[in-house]
Amino acid sequence: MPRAAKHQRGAKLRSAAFSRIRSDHQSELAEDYVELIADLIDERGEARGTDVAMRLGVANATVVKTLKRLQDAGLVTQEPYRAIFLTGEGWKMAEDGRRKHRIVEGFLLALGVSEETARIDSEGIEHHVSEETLRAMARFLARNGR
Amino acid sequence: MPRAAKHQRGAKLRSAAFSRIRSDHQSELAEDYVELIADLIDERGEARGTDVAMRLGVANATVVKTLKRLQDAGLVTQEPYRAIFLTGEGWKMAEDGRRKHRIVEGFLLALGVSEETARIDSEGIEHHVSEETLRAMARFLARNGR
DNA sequence: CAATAGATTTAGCCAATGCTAAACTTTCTG
DNA sequence: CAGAAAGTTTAGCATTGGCTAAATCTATTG
Repeated sequence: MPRAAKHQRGAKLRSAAFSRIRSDHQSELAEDYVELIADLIDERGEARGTDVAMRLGVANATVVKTLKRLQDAGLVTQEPYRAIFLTGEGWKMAEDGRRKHRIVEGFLLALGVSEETARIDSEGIEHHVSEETLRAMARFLARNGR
Repeated sequence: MPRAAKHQRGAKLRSAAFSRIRSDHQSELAEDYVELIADLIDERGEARGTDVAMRLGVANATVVKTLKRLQDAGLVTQEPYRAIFLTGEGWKMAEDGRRKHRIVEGFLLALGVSEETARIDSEGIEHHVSEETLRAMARFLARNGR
């Protein structure tokens, strides 16, 4: 038996937490898209592919391809050459993302970081906070927040 | 001109923050790998591919392929069929990740979340906190921490 | 109402990250 | 020390998410 087998104790216990990080990348992207689409609809009445591409900083063709997947996933609907709409499920996901975003951003501000940093960091963090942590942040916000 | 062109104001201002999220995925993976390898070396004297695969919850072949990229990036060294080592740069990245990890995990605990949640959430959050937010967390920890 | 500009889609490419199955090394053990 | 078990690598495939260039559609406007 090879050498590594002599220390095999308790290794798979931690794999759950790690693999979560990895496979969640796809749903993060989906959340970013639907959140942005929801914002665009609210801000300007409709979401166009070009606007999504510009705000995400990717090429138009990339948006088209990703929207096709989101459509298959039942999050958005779109007719060729027309604006993008969210399904019920899409709106739910967008609202959930916005809620997390609001809590995390407000929390960071209450912690004392700059607005710029709060905005940027909350974009990254929002996809990785559990409900328990969100509750803790909301609690903190209720006491120290503004 | 198509209809969408009538509201083009100020769209690209926000793209920087968004694109950061997207392209950072690769370095996140690299950080996870080197951090885990550092932990394995410290815990058991050496890091073997199988251990990395198990803890990350991926197949052996995936680890081999990723390690090849990390080797090209100058973060690890490895002879075929032998254990994995970190380069100086690899150690630096690992140490930096561990430092962030410690701060974030300790901070979450001080915020009042469970150990389990603090462990899991900090894995996800550590890649998305700026130095400014880390300082704010450390400050909080110094006052309320344990 | 035809031309054109801008938006959108298609086609085809690439790299990263995952997998399984098969081949090959290393190490332990009888 | 030969065989078997475990670890490691190779080969080949799929998906995701990115790009550019070319083709196509829509809508404005002269």
